[in-house]
Amino acid sequence: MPRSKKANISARKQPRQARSSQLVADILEAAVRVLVRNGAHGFTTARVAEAAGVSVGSLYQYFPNKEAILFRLQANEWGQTLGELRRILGDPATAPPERLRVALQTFFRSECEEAAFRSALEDAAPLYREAPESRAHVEEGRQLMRSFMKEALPGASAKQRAFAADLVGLVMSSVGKAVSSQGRPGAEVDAIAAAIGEMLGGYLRGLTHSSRDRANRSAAS
Amino acid sequence: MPRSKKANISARKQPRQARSSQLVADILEAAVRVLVRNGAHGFTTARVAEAAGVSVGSLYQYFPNKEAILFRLQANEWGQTLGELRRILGDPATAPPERLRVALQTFFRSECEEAAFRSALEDAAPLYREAPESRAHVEEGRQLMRSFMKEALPGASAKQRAFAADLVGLVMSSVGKAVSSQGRPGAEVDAIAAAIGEMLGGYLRGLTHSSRDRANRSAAS
DNA sequence: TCAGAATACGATTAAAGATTCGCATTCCAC
DNA sequence: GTGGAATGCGAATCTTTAATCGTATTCTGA
Repeated sequence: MPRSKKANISARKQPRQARSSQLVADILEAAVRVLVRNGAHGFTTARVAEAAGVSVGSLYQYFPNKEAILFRLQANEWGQTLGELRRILGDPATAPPERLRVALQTFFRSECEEAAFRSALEDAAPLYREAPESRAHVEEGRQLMRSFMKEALPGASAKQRAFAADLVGLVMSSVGKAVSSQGRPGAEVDAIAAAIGEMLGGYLRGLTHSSRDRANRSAAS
Repeated sequence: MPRSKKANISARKQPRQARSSQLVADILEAAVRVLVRNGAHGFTTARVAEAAGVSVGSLYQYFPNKEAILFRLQANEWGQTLGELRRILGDPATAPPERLRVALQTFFRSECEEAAFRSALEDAAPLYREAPESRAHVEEGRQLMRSFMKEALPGASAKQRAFAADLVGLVMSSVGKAVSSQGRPGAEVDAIAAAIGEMLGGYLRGLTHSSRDRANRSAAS
């Protein structure tokens, strides 16, 4: 790493002409292939450029550094996932426990389908994880889960809801990562998702009951 | 990496004299410090040697390559953890659900206490994870959990037990990693461990009941 | 005390890889 | 068409780092 001064992960010129937008798209596609084939360790700018049929110089026109490419891949992935989860968890036509079940199944399936890519991206996480933009993604997910809890645990205190949201988020994401890193076959992943769903559902049900009991007790006294 | 031919991760000369054993010990201690201070990325043989007050050449007398040092750290850590878990999960004087609860609390606490070290070691995992010796550790843990399930789910089929064991192991290890990577404070970790314990306990209880029901039903017919 | 084994050293080698920079080419607004 | 902007190029630069090897030092058993 010569002459490096910690350039911002996202700042650099935007493509204006059609050919350059295409070039950026080519780079991102190639980056996925390189990551899958060569792993996080073998992910080099030279290889990405070559796989994209582009020169390194061109690559650096639109990405300030290697991390920026990885961050971009991760951001795209996360945007997609977050969108799906938002749709599922926010659907008022479905009962909250069912929403959670569907969200888990969808999430685990998508983690598993692109297992090689996801787990390589995860291996590379130390390179982009510290960027504030990346931390913001975590916060987005947390907010989503917290607002879901308002519907799933209407009787609970804000503190309880926050803890439950963090806990469910923690379990989802960490088990999801583990699933992708093991690249398990489809049927088993559904079984895992179902079991985790049962666990989380049971846990939330327990919270609902205990807060209802507490409410009843205080109403009676 | 010049002239490298994928040397075995553990093979190299053993220390015979006192000074060389001390040297190896110094290197391992220093390696922990370097890993914590500089992270997986800044973990270089030169830095480790310097922190240990030793020359690189000496380091390479006892470790075939950088990975071997990391593997050794991970192996030591895992040996310790596995020992504790074996003791807790195998204690016949305690009811299985209680054993699981204690195991979780102990495991999560230890993950959290050395959070910086554990999570840096985890970041470096891509470097040593592929070694067969490392894969063997996973298998050890799996075996432990399976034999625990013989006591926790006596009525269940072997297949059910195997799935339950893998699932519980998956949740424990993945959530454990997440906990260490977030470096949460003590009290919250206990709350998380308790909640996960509740979930897993509830899940296992569900399995017990359904297999008991099934046994009852088939006895009645 | 002495020979040979073990240990320690660290400058040196060999690469690999990130990023730059000057120049060539293409595009677009006028 | 033309001038400047945008784009594209890739050899060259500059670091970092893993790993070695010839030499110096220390130990140990006889």
